[in-house]
Amino acid sequence: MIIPEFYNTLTHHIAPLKPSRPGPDPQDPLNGAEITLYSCGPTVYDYAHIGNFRSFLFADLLRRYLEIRGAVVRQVMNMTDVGHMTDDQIADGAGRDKLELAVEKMKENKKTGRALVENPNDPFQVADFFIQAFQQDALTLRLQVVMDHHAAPEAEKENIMPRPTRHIGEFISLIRTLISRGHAYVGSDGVVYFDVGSFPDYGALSGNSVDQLAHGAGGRTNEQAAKRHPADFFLWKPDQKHIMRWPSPWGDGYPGWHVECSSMAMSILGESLDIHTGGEDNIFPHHECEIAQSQCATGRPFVHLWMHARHLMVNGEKMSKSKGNFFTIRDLVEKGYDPLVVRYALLAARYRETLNFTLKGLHEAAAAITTLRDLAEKLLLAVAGVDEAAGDGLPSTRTALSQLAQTLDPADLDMLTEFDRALAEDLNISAALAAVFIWAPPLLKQKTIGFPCARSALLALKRVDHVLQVAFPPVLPFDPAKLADIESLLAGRNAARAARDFAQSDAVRRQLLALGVELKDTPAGTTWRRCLAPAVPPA
RNA sequence: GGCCGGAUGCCCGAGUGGACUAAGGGAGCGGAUUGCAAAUCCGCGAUUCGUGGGUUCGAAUCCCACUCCGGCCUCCA
Repeated sequence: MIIPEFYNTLTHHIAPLKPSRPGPDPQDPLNGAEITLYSCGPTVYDYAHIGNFRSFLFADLLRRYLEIRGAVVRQVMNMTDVGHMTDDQIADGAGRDKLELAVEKMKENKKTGRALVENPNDPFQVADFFIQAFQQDALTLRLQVVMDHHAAPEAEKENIMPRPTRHIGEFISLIRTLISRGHAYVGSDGVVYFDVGSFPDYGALSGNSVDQLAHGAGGRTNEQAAKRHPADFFLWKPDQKHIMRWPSPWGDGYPGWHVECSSMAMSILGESLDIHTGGEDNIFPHHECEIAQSQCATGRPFVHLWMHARHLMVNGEKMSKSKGNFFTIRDLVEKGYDPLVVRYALLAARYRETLNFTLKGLHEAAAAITTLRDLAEKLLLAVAGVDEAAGDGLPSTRTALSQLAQTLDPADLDMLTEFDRALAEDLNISAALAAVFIWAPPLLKQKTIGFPCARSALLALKRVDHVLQVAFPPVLPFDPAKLADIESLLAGRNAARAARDFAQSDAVRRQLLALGVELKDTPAGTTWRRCLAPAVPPA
């Protein structure tokens, strides 16, 4: 078996993944391994945008790939409900809090009659609102960790998607430990700072050195009397007036924004994690500081493999609200794109390349997904004709490929082998998809497909789709409210066709297309299905 | 200023020394089929990989220089 290799931001090298709890087979340690994975999640003072979701989907791709290789992945994704500073010119947490700004916005909304929460003065309600919105979006994109959280019993939820505001006590004890071990101190301003000088490896992840950080031309550190070193960052800031504050040995205040991930990751997953993911902007300072805090507190390596997704651009430019190229998932759904089209578009480019997101790209994604859905539909039909239970009786999609070799037709096994191999090369999704799109057309072209073949191909496609999550179910549900309109338009079109009034027939087709319905005329009659993308492609 | 990535056909995007006559997707074009339709099927498309040098029997792939683009350097996925 090929052992997957991934690029480690910390070492700057691609290296084989070595699970800390491998499976029983030394040749295939991933099969049966337990892997701990911590993914930096969203801050919840606004709707998450497609850039956020690219990074979360990259983690989802990684996780789902490890799963089809037979690993059990324990993934945690935090929901940052403590605000962070917006004007953080210096590393001490000055400036206005993002949640505070969100609260302001909510109040504005209330004035204009668009109240989103009951009490817009309550930062907890505001955070709750955006957490709900994030989870709704994430579920439509089929992020496994959020699906797990959704399905989990109440007592387990906090171990899947923890919220910092519910772990303040743990943060305080972590900070205490750091102070007692000489890695943190209370400055003359009463703020608790981490002492970067006490951790020689500070800067290893980002390629900085403590010295450079102090003198970097673009660096935003500056000398402050209260701190020992300009790069020292705060762990606890006492602030009697802050919008969110908790009691602590250093006075009422709030925790530093790096503490939450260190603390929650270690308390839920253990002191040493297999993998930690995030967006590239997290490398410095966030993950650098996490390493410092965690390793100074435990004396053990914090994370074996650091993986970071590159940012995405929109229409060749950095995404920003002022440029009007800022998209949320709900924006795109509003335009008529299926969320799974968005999933595919954000997933289909390699995570270490900058992705240029365009609406044209969404249409390309829709076309690609349609091929897979057509195949899924055909295979399910072929199997259902022989044995109703066959679709459910397949081996799990999480079965290592070596255990499926006997079950599969050679062409299907070849495709899956190539799919696995490509993803094993630092998640080369493009090459993996190429294998799928070489494999699928011959199956689609076969006029009929026998049961054993269909069953094997179905198993193969389901395994691929365990990772991709775009092909099943092949027919998407449709807004029932529109159903009557569609039926009557369809009847009218059939009448026009019977009368050979093709101009009228085509006019109705265009009407249906505008409603998000595409038609297929077959000898057996006309069938229709929901479109995955709006009818008119962008210019 | 420091550090890090990138430039492949009309677009997106694999390929990191010989099986590259450069994967795959999208758009386009020609044909079959059809209702001079949609869907589907068949076929076509980079003598070339940002520019200029070099190494090599051999370079998209290695080295040097240059041009351009992007990211980070304490808000950020």
